[in-house]
Amino acid sequence: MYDAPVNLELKAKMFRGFADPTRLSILESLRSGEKTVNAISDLIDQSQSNVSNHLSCLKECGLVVSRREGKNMHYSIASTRVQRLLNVGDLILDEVGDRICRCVRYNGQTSPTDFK
Amino acid sequence: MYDAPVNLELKAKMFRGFADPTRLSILESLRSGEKTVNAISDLIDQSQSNVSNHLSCLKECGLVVSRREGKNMHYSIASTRVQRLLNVGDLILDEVGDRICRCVRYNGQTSPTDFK
DNA sequence: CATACATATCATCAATTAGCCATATGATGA
DNA sequence: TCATCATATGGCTAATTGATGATATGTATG
Repeated sequence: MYDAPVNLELKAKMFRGFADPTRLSILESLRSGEKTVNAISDLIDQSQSNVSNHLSCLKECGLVVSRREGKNMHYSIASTRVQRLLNVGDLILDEVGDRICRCVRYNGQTSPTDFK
Repeated sequence: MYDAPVNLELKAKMFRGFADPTRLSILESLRSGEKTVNAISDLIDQSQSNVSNHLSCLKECGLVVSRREGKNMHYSIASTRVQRLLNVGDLILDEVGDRICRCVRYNGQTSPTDFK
């Protein structure tokens, strides 16, 4: 059950949608329902152009979908499978969160005192 | 249910374990059971030091565990939740693999002809 | 048509990341 | 103790990635 290298690259690429704090913030913010670019921008405290850029990336990857309503573009999580991935991510974080916060790779050490 | 920023950084960090082709290859190779560094190195066609480096990272994050037996260190997937994440990843890839392969971010475009 | 608002795009740059290679360390057996 | 094998570590470098800010594009309204 060891996959061909090409599929591994695709799968790794898919996971990159979740592996950046900004893109993950966007996905997490959509768990509670569809939102516009400006709403997400305000919620996660990132610039409108940054949010738009990441949403474009997530849409290209099929992780989110969009629906235009007048000037506003409403984004939402593309499927229940993506929701499930986020859920399982929470379960793993419950198990290993205390270890990950000590890891100094990827944007340095994350403060353990704020871990739930 | 929008998480605090610190937890988002932790969760994103956790997903980085899956988001690099080499680390994902290592995790995928362990789905079928525990393996040594050299066995993984041969299987995924990466240098021993590279594999060792990535295994160290995955172990620090709690995604894999190790068991020494003489000279050999045997690595395995840390929990069934990690297995589940890989499974859900497969399901999402089934849905969106054709879109991800067209995405030119992250190591350029991945050939669509090899997509299952 | 002009203006306002929402969103998308692009060039640039700084920071981050992954792999290589050499080497160090640990375990085993003669 | 030494040779061999397995694994871990560190310095260095090239490639990659994410954010910014300016600007372009799309929609709505007067």
